Amino acid sequence: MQANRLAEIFAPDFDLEKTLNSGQVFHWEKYQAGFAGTIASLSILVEQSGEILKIRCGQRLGVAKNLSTIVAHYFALDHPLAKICASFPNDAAMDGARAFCCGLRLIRQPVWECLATFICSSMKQVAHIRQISLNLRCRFGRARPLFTTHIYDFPSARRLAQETEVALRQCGLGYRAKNLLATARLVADGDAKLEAWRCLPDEELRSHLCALPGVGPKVANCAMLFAYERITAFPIDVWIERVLRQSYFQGKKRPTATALARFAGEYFGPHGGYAQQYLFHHARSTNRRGKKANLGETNRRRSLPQDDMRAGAQ
DNA sequence: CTCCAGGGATGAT
DNA sequence: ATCATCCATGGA
Repeated sequence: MQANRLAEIFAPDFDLEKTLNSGQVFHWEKYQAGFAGTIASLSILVEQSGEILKIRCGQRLGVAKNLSTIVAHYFALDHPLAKICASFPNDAAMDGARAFCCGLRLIRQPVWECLATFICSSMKQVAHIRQISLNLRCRFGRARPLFTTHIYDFPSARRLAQETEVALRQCGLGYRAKNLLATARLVADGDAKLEAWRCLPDEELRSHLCALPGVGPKVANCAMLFAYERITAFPIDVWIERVLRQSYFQGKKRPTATALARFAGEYFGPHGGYAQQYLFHHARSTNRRGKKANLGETNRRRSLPQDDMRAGAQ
């Protein structure tokens, strides 16, 4: 059945490259004219030409599943982007970010995959988060066929829970390995019911997330924004903190973390998380040292590797 | 080489 | 409640 392995989706007001390279998701890689990655455990090739997304899936889908529906949901093509952008405040920083990030959407990521990746993100550059994600997938994920090659899905909590801290450290996790393993075991044992938490109100969800090892306010907000569809969640990392201080606290003495969080929650409106992502991507793309605002993450990998993992001792 | 990265946990004020 | 320090690792 080739029929449900191919799809073309009408996707106006959408920029695939900006969406995938804005630091909300870390595993999509440039491949031919598009990007290769997984949606949950489905291997996907997606290419944008104008307002059309061309989708190829490397696997057979169950009869009940529809490729177009899955992809459209993942990329949040139903979000009313024009209204969302219009709801942002009008100021110099926001206007610049809004103009720069046209078509950038906040996608709907699988909860565990998103949470686990952001546990690995603390004090790491985006390029290295990508590498950690790739290492975890190649070592512990399941291989998914994709034409002449294959890619790996993100390992389940149960799968990671049976590993050792040393094994996780070999993926480049450093001190984060202990936290990832501990949280994986809580999820695998049913002590942290990530899916059941979907129905909780924001504050309750946040406090449950923050109780997990390696999860603080920032990582919790990322999971809420990128996986739980809590569009007001406003992660504050070093980049966003700089933007807030320079653009909204000029001349004042250094605002505390709680002052920044309170301001962000009040000022940016009902889609504050979107505003945050636009500010983040704009700042990171224009402010990066070395190259000028070039093509985001330039993938210098030419194939989809699975064997750049040396099994070095300790 | 140095500096810094989508922070969190812990212990001292 | 706020602040200081430590935590591994690798890109730039």
